[in-house]
Amino acid sequence: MNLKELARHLGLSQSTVSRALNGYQDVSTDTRERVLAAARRFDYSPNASAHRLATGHSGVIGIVFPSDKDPLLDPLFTDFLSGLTNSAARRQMDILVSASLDTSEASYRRLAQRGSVDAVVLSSPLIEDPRVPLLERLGIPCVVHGRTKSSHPHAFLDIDNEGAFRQAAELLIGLGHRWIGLVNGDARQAFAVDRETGWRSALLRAGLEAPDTLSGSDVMTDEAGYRLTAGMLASAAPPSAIICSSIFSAIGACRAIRDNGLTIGSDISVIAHDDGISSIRPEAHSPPLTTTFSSIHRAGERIAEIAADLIGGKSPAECQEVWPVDLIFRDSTRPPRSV
Amino acid sequence: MNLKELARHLGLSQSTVSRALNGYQDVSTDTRERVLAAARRFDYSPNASAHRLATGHSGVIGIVFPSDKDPLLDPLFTDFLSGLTNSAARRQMDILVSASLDTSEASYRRLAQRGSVDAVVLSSPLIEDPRVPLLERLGIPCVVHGRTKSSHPHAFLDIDNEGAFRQAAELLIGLGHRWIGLVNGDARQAFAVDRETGWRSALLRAGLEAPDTLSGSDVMTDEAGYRLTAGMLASAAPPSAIICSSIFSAIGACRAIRDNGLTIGSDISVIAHDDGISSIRPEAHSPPLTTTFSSIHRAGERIAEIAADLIGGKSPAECQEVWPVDLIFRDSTRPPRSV
DNA sequence: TCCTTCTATGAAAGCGCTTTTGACGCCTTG
DNA sequence: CAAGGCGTCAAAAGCGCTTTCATAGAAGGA
Repeated sequence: MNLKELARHLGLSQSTVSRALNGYQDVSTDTRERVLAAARRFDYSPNASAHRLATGHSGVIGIVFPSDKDPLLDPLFTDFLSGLTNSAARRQMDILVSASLDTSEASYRRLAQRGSVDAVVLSSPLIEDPRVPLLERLGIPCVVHGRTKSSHPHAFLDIDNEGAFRQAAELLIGLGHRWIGLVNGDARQAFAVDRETGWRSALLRAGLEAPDTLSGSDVMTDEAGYRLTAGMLASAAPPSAIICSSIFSAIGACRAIRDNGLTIGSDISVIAHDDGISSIRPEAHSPPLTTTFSSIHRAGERIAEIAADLIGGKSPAECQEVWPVDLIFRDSTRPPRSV
Repeated sequence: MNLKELARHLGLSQSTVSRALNGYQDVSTDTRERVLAAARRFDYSPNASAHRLATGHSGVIGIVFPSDKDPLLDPLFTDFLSGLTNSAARRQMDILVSASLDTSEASYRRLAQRGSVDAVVLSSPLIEDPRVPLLERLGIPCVVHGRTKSSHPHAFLDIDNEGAFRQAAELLIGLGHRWIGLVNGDARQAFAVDRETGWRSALLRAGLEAPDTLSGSDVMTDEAGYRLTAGMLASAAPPSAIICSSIFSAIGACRAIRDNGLTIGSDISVIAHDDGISSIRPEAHSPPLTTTFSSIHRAGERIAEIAADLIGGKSPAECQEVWPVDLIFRDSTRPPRSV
């Protein structure tokens, strides 16, 4: 059953049926209802390919990643993706998850040329990310999860990383901590810079030192968290508190702390950033972890909306959001032993 | 840059250019090379929508799931999906992950009507799954991950669940166990039936009893694994060994065992089915778990290939595979205490 | 030399939809 | 009563590709 047949059945022209289905005004209420009833009866919905070709819109939001690291294996990413797809589905849009077999530039070029996506979302932006200007040249709207440090305006949804980590550090300082470590994510990524800035500014503002030995950067995995924390604990002046950039690093950090014969909370305080992924809950940890919290799932949902706005013609400069982050106090933060 | 412009640039007709690009034989080697060179130079690739409309193929494999449970949050599913997308990408196909907002029947109807997918993969099949005949009526090729018990032939890739669980039980029997519990998945699912059959047949063949009290079914989560195991341990005749249908149930089962003051291996043997997901490794467990192993990631990869075969016209009856399952002996299985 | 058979190419007809354009009847208005 | 406006629909021109069919010229056989 296609439009032509449906029109013939109704004794109407294709154009009238099409406009009736698409909610145009210049069709009488009477015929509109007849059309809608027939469409329902015959279980008609328009052919996706034809619709796309005619409108020039693919109805697809793309997300590209290097093929060497599959993000579907990363719970953070899948939680984000889950929000993205659900929200996109509500707007009749699909998500195209594409592994770039060659360079990511070539992948974007191909997507653009083929017209397979209306917009793309860009994850894990670098400080200066070449993908943003590339996509602009290619004419594909793009929304960044996070944000670059570039002056070039682009659509983004970011959380207040700097504020969150400043608050976390301030909480620890308020409890009496003077020597606070940071187990951060990959230093090339924009968010990691912001978090370090927040941490450092709280310490300096309180007249404390923020030496590089107290700040480590690496991927946000259990192993890296363990390694960085173990390194700090083994140093001449181990920290009395540690702030971790992810729940995974925090798990590693906690392991390192325990392996050093120390107790989390009473010996060493721990704060972790929690993206709210469903598989790991910081309140179920023992002891329950104090966290800076922002749901990455909800970010995914919102980013699909922003992408839709962008496709609808909204300018990137109007599509910039920074979400506040909650600081949730639990049992892993206490005053330092010495106080 | 589209086909028309490219053809104009070359002083050729669209049809010739199209045929050159698509590798038809009736175009001279000379022009073919000119065309390919120009396409490369102008970074041309055909518009996806137009191509789809013209060929009638969408180049998309669909996978539908109920919107109430988001499978993207399930590591088993994402690992499968990861294999599926990678393998599909190699064949220039995309995966459409679609949440069915209403009934799954309506979703499939819509996909069919819109022509948005060339084939679908069907996960978690029930014993008699209505989706299989539905898709057949709709004319959408479909490949099942697992298989139904229906006599109706359909394309599938399954693992030898029955054999795997029989072997697992036989291993335990060989070690001297006489009272072996089964912590199974949802009893409505086809694979759970096969696993129970395997477990039961090994016991009966060895002249042992296989009462219902030793076999529990539920979702394959940590919590359910804990509950079922705790129930068995609290019974008048607790098992000396337990076989779990997933690594998640096994984690719960181990917790229950420890909470009962028992030691895994020496007090109670444990075997788990391991789908090889990247986030949880049974060999890193303490003690390392004996497993029946089959990579769900590789199943995903293979299923994309089968879907491609189906689209290419292969008959469903020719597309049926049952993979053997490895039994990997580790430290969680030992002879029972009493022996 | 003429007729047939290939070979390489072009013209054109779709694929199923959207959207522009224009026609027709009816109602208003001066 | 003629001119214009409005509401309702049909016709037709794309969107960018594939594919069938036709055609020109080259090659081959008699």
